[in-house]
Amino acid sequence: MTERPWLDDTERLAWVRFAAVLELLPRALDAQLERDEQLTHYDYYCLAMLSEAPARTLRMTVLASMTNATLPRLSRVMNRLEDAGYVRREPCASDRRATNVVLTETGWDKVVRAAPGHVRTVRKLAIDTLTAEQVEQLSTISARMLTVLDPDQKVMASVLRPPSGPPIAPSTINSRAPS
Amino acid sequence: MTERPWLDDTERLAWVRFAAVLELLPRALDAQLERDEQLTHYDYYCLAMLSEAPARTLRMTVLASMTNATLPRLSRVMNRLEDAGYVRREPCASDRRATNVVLTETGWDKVVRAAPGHVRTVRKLAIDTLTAEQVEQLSTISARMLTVLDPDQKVMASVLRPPSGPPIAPSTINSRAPS
DNA sequence: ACATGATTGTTGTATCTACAACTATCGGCT
DNA sequence: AGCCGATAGTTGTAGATACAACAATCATGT
Repeated sequence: MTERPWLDDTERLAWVRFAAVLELLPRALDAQLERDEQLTHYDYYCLAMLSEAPARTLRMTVLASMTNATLPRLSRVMNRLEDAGYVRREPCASDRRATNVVLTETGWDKVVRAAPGHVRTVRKLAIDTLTAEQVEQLSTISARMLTVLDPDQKVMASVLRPPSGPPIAPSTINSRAPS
Repeated sequence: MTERPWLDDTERLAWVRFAAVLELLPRALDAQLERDEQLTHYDYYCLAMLSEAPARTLRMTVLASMTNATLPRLSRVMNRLEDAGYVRREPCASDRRATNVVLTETGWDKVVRAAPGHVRTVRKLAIDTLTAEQVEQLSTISARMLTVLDPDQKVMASVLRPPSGPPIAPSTINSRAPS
């Protein structure tokens, strides 16, 4: 197995640019949400996932998978969001080890209010800088990387959800406007 | 100005995938470097930049720009790297406000030792999951996003450096193997 | 020369995350 | 029934980053 050790000029340029995006984009997303809504991007993402889930409820483990985070991290984030009144923990009847997290009405309102500004930011910093063709390319490229980063395809579970009925959430990752 | 508020299905899918990469890839890069070399990815990136700089020396402000970080962050990182013996701070003669950071011999050796494993990881998680064409696309897409994320194009300064002579560094972002 | 605003870098403080250790529950097996 | 490895979630502890406040120096204009 001959393995190319270094990056050629093309690869090097691509990586330097991409590494810069990796550094700057998450910070920019956090900055907007913390400034305007006192939420981290991760907080928002959790609330958005809950807002789209059946009964606005998800198990801790499932939510952790969907958001690509560890359980300890999610646990502390939920502590904060629970203190803020955005979510509520409920013991799971069928499995007493498990905990269900439910989005409260206050939490729903929060997501509804935060979504437009966040989507504007996502558009400004990412989507709208690209042509339609480049958006497709980014989608494909990300999917390729996820085959290694996320071998179990846990992320896709949240996308390939059956097109179930309401509630339709006004999250970033929802394509349909709340009417 | 009519502004599209939400993301359509294509955009939504692209964003969910890309957001997952944004979450997972930096963590994976950190994990490898911390496990094998007791360095964060940001530590490594700083050392790599220094290893390629003339006289292996850079001013704090310049290094902060090149690494897309704030000065406070860089300051603390340099404290750590200085304690570890990888860099040395020197007052700048021409501007007494400024501080030059110099890569020590120990630091150089560290980068040389860490580079192969890191490059392997970058290849495994990113570059080698893509076709040559997709690498080009990622490069272009990242450049587009950087027009907004980094309007002053500070990052490019580190790439468009004149093809000066040695020292050639074994950093991730260098295409030529150290011979 | 001097005053003033800008630039360079460090540090106090609060927050967030990771890793590991721990508790509680589940599920299969004998 | 009882044991035991695996799973769900929380928390102790340490480390890293952001923001703001600060000290020191520069550079410009009068």
